[in-house]
Amino acid sequence: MPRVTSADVARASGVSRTTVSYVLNGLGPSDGVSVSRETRARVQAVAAELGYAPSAAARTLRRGRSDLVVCVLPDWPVGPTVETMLDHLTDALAARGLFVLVHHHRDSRPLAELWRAVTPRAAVGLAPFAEQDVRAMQQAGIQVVGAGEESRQAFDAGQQHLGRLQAAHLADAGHRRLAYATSDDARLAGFVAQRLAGVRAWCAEHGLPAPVAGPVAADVPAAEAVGGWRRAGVTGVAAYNDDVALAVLAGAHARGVVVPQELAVLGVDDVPASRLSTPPLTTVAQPAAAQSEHLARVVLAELDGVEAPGWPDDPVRIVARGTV
Amino acid sequence: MPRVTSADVARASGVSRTTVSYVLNGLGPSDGVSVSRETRARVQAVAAELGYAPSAAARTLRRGRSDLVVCVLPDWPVGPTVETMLDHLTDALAARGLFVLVHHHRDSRPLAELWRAVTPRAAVGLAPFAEQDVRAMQQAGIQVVGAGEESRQAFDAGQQHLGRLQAAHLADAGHRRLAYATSDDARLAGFVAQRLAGVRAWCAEHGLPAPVAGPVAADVPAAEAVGGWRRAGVTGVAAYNDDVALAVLAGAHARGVVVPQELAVLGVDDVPASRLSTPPLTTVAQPAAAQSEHLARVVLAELDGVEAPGWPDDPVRIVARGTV
DNA sequence: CTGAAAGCGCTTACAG
DNA sequence: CTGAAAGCGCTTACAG
Repeated sequence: MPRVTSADVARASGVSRTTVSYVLNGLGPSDGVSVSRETRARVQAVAAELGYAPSAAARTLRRGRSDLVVCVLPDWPVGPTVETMLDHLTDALAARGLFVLVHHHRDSRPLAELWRAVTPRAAVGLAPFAEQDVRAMQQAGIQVVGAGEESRQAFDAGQQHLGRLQAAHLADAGHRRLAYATSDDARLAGFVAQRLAGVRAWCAEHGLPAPVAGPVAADVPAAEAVGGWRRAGVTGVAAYNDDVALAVLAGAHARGVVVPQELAVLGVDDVPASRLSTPPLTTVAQPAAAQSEHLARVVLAELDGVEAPGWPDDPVRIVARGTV
Repeated sequence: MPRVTSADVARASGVSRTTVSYVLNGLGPSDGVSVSRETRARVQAVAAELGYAPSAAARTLRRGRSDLVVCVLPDWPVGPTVETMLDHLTDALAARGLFVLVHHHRDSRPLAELWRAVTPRAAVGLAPFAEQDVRAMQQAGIQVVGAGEESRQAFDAGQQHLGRLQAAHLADAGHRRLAYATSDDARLAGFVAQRLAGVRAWCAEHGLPAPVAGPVAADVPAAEAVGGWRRAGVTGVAAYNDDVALAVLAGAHARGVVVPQELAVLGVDDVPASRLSTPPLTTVAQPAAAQSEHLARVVLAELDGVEAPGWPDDPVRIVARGTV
């Protein structure tokens, strides 16, 4: 079954390929094009009947640019916040005629080969790209979003802010000796480092002793870690995320440590399960809607060659429940 | 900055575009092509120096097919199992020179427009495609995977099997009056219906009374639902997934109902948090590795026009912990 | 061992 | 209002 082309549609409807192109792309008088109502209708009917689908490759080649935006995800467990951001970005860019496609990048294959298979208008990196990849993409005429030193710094600052907020909230509740419960997933190391740096910085700036940091597995009650912290005089634990916080909570229960009287615990993410624990988990909510709108604005601004908007003030907030 | 083309590389290295193409695509004697070692090296060096990136659009247009596989996800919360499957699929197809790109489909935009932006070799649907979309894709020469009545049935059977397994395990533990706790997320309705049908079928076939079904929110202890079930004489609850099961567990705690003596609870997924509850949650593990390998085999078989392998026997299993 | 040329399917100035 | 033609950048028979 040979492919149906615009020439087939032209032939079957008795017009030129020019006219077919005009009609199917909806060009009208405002574009200096006028095609009669009947012709328009006939071409559309014939195209539908033949099941004509234009060749994306030919259109892209001719236009010199595609309507694709590739979003490159790093090899870490993305979680619900990022999924929401992607959904939102998909909608926001669809309004501009752009399609979002997500690539789950695996180190098994160099990113460079992606451009051999697809010519996107832009590439959005949810984690920073390697410098040489950025150069290669730009060489290929691909707009790279989220790669500059500036984006990097904004990203790091956002992560650190999370840590600062946690430290401040624990200190407000009277805790001076803090622990930071990190994830034991190596792929998250970059995030962990920034958030922990935020906790450290806040403690240093406000005269608290440096926090004790240690990894906690999300699928085992963290009884050992809790024991260690208690012996070190820790009374408040900031966890990398809610999953880790819930493991700390389970560890405290296992040891008979009373939360929050003997140990305060603070998560990040506000996952559904954070409301189910006893006591329910106090956590930091990342407002996915606000963040994804911002991401969409940044991407559109870069595509338009306009200066990107600054990060909105203080988009995260504490959800106080029972553990701090 | 104009785009660097293969003609530029040819000129700068003193050969024809033919040779550039041969070298850059790694054609050798086995393809009836022989280019001297030096020429090869020179072309490669020049290409690298100029930052040459071939045009995916031109290559696709010329070849008549691309190296892209688009994976269309429905608009539901995919969860960790699907993410693992995608990662695995990405690796498996990469070994064949294929790139996997994921599209988070939103109803805001017809799927048909996707083919205007990208020409994939194949489209893989994680949820069934609409019939007209399937026809349109096939018209456009796109191989559609996971759309046939056969795939559909295999998919449904897999979901029903989950429900049957849950019912059988609860019955083995002596429970006769069962409840099914569904998710309150409307987007999951299709899955819920199949799994519940599995529970119902098993009960009917084994002489148990029909299960009581009701929605449970994942972010609130399901105290109400637990109360209702107790009054109805229910002693065993099969939950749609672990998130729902944990909400049921929290509801039981809130009411002072002892698990598993007074109420047994059984989840699906084996998420990390399922080991943290008291008692730890008994659940059904979906071996993501096995399932994703199977998905990859199905996709490759369809691309090769070979008959797809059958679903492996019984890939799911009960992880017995403390709640049944 | 290498090169000139055709052609993939589209869009879009340009000429009628 | 409509059509003939050029050209996007590649790959690949084909001729030397």
